[in-house]
Amino acid sequence: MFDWDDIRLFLAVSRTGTVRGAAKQLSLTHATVSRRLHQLEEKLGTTLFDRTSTRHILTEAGQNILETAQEVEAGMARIDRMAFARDSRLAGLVRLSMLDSLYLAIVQPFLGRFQARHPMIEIELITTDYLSNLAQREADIVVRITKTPPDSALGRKLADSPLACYAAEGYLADRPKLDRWIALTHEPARQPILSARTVLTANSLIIARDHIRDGLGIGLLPCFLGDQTEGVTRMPGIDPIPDMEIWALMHPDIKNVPRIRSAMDFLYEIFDEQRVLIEGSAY
Amino acid sequence: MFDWDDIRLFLAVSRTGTVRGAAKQLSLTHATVSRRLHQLEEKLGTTLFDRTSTRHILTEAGQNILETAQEVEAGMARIDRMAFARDSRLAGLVRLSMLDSLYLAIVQPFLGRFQARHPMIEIELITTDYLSNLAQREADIVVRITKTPPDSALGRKLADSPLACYAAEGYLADRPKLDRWIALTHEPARQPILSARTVLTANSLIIARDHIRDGLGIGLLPCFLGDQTEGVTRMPGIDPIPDMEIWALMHPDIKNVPRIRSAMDFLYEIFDEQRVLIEGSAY
DNA sequence: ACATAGCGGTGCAATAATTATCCATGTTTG
DNA sequence: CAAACATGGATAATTATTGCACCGCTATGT
Repeated sequence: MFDWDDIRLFLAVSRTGTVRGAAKQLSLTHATVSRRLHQLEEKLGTTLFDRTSTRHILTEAGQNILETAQEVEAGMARIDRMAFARDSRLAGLVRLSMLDSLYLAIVQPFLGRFQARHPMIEIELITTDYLSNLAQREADIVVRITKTPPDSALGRKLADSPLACYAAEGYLADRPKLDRWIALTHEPARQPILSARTVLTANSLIIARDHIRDGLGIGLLPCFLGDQTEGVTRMPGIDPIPDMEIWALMHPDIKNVPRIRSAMDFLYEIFDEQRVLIEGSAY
Repeated sequence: MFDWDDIRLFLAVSRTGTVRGAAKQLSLTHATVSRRLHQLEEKLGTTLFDRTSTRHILTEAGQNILETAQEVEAGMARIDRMAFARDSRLAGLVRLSMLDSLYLAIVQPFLGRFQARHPMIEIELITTDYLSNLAQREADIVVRITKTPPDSALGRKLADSPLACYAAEGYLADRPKLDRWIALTHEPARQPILSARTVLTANSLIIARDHIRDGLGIGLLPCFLGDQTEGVTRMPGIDPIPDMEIWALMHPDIKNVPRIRSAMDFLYEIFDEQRVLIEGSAY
């Protein structure tokens, strides 16, 4: 029988399409991935990928086993979660995935309170741009800004996150025509100012915020960010757009793990306390 | 994430109950199994087994993941079979599991014909006493003497295998009282001679046959074996017992593999040719 | 047309895993 | 009750695996 662990490499290559990409995902070198992939193919007696010059493409045999390999992966992830769920200590690591801007604005100022309450729990902040996979336990808790929380995950709505239109404080006096627009990649074409030309599209809220603050244009920002930023004001006459919601999500399998529950409770608490600020209703 | 291959060790230990037994199954040393098991437990953050002095017993955590681990194992076996199913050569290995006595009596005399027909196909005979697992591909084809073929497997009935009562040729003249009985472990208490005392119970047909031939007692044998044995005759006045059937079985996933199909066809053929002999209807 | 960046494969040195062996302990057996 | 057996763990020698550097190749952009 083949080495079961090689199925993980097979999946990584099938997803990334390249041996080097898979190696990066798995924290290995491409040499190792290449060798073990060949070894797997030899053991199975079948070639799993067509090696084109640019990328690895699944052969028919590879497509055949792909679905089963994914089921196996889900099973392995389940084993991981079930073992994790038995950890009853109020100690250890909690991996929290959320936007860095949201973390900085809402969570970070009160983190000391959490640390005082649970000194043995360590928080790891994950701010990758892609959505961390709860099933694979890439993160324990994901705070996501979304309209449609997935019902496979378990969690609670923390707050609304309306968008408002911001400009640098001196901007309006200098450029009454409002012709320069800073857009968010996440918010395609939600542009209340009719005639403005988009001069920048950023996928980072922080970058967009900084550009707006520096007077390079106007644009939408979540209230929790814009209202907290020095040198930036809301555009008068434009009401906030009720838009996204902020959800804290975790996998059902780990909901009873004490440290996860503590971290969740803490999130509920601090978002509740800062609701007025987040939802921008003070203005 | 833990090494997926370690789940295989976990399953082997949970089945055998000992690290050494698992190591034997997996063709490893007990040191390797022990070390990797500890490594898995450390990665999962849970202890999987209670180490008693005699055997490893699953902890609650171990029981929790056992079922999922078995699903994962089934998936891996499926991947193995699906890859195997793509081998379109009329060459390679066919692993055949059957009783050695049946093989010697029926298959072996005609094996030359198969080899002449398919010179590149190699037959491996597996005569373990436990039933080879088709799903795990411990054997490709299992010939089983049974009353109830499992419907999860695919195959065909090759023949009936009635039992008849045999004695050494001089036996009846010497010992008209028929008081010594040679029994088969597989056939508990199927004893047509009323007053005989069981003097030997053998799990090997060959052993039982040899004892009967050597005049140590009388007993039941499948006709294919007894009728072929020099120096042994059926007891007069006792009709053969229609009893078991001989089935050739394979896993549905590999039914279209050419060399498996060839081997199956060969089995059908030679059992058909020797039906009279196997079913003992010539007497 | 040329340079560049990214790709997968290969040889070699370093590292990690596996084996073989010994040991202590507890259990079964005569 | 002693002795033989089997178990899991620990340690040194061997073996296998990995990472690194380099290679030739292709696609792409200047």
